[in-house]
Amino acid sequence: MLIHLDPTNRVPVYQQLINQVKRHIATGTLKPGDRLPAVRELALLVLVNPNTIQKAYTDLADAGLIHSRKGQGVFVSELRSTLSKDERTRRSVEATDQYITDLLMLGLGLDEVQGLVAARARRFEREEKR
Amino acid sequence: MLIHLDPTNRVPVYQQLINQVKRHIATGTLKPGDRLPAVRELALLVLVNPNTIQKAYTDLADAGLIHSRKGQGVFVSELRSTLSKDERTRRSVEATDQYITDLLMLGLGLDEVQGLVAARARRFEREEKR
Amino acid sequence: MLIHLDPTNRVPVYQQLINQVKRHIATGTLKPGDRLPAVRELALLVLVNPNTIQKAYTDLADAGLIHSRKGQGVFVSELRSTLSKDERTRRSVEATDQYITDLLMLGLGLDEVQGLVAARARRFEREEKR
Amino acid sequence: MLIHLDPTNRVPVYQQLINQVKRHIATGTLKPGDRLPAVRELALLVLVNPNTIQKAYTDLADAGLIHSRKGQGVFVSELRSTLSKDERTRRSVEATDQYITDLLMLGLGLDEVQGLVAARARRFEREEKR
DNA sequence: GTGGTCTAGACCACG
DNA sequence: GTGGTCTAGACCACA
Repeated sequence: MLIHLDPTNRVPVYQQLINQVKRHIATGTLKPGDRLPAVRELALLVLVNPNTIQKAYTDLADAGLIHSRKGQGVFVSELRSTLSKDERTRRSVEATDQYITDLLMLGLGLDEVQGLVAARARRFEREEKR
Repeated sequence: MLIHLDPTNRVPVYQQLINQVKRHIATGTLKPGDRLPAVRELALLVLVNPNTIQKAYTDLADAGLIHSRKGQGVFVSELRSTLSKDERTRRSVEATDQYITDLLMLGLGLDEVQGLVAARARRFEREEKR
Repeated sequence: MLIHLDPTNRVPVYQQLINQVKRHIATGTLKPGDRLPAVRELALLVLVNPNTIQKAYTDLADAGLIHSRKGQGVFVSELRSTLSKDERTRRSVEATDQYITDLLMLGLGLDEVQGLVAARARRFEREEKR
Repeated sequence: MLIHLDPTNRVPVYQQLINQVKRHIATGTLKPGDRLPAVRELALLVLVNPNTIQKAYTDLADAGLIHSRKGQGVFVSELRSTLSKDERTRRSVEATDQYITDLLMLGLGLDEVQGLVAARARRFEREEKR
């Protein structure tokens, strides 16, 4: 499992870790039941304070994506959406609008945005098949 | 020039202001030489702490998008690209991957994601034409 | 707003705080829009480390019960259930079974449990009316 | 004697075991003088680390509910109330208030809470009669 | 002055 | 050896 953290990045280290774990789960690189690296182990590996890892793991656990067993480690949970249908569409639309806005700000056009999504989606597809 | 700031939103008020000014410049609502509202004036208008407006204006000036002339006000500068092409690409790809991941975690499929982007993009298109 | 924390209690301090804030919201002692004490202020008041308060506030924010605005403070959010109907009933039933089991373990009978719930519910009702 | 341990559950395995032994004693499935399974035997049976079983047995012995005779095994002791009446009441009330708060936060009304308790209590009643 | 992030390091709970 | 809680204290982002 590949994790890369950049402490100079504006986005908080613990958030970077959360994002990457989510992505690994979303693409299937991490499957339910898989064990994640121990807090201290990963802290040494990526050279950040164990508390920072702990924070990310706790947040992921709160989100129901992973669960921890004291003395045993941290594991990927069975994913089960707990959100109502309305809430899911609400969040999807909000995320999409925010995403499009961000890319327009970067100077892309609407066509380019859709092209980019299509291109990256194909890459996700390939990752899933591995 | 329309400015709408939402203090409830998780993105910082000063950042919202920066984004909107950038967007106005990008879409041509604001052209080089145009005068922006004075700090205090805008603060009263949108009911925000003048420090917040000042912060946004300073950042925009640092980015070379606007400049102030003592005693005269704040003006839109001649355009020059603020980010390198590589950097723009890097950020676009990162944002896209994160966006796709988030929607996969919400339970959508890759097809649905692309459909949603297309649908919302059409809505953005209509807004631009107004 | 009354907060009482007991560091000798087995349940973590930050969890005690979460529970009490939840109760205040549930009973209406805290209403949407109300401001909570500042992190440092409350830390001094109840004599715990500010980080402990921060942790509780963060968790409550993640649960959507409160939201924070940097530089302004922490506020009670509009409550909006984000859970699906199925998930809500599932959790209700699970909580109820766990609760009944706990009280049976304490030596109460099923009649006594129902009587106790009725009695405390009446007290909640009175708190709400204030 | 039926023991079911769920390592996934957030409540510690040794605590689950304690709870179930207590419950068996409370409901009369286990009577004073009855012999409990040996540590190693039970560990194999429920697929749990023997240390965990040992920890539960030690705690139960400390609480005066069981005692071990060297070379003979572990036995249920004569019953004596382990908590003072006041302490039991205090804990019952606290658990009840927390329970009600949790269900209010889930969006249920006080009436619904009482109805739910009644419904689940009836189910507990049926289980006891078996 | 407000909340947010991170580090260093201690101690506890659990298996 | 595993994760969980808490403290002390620094520094940053924001209004």
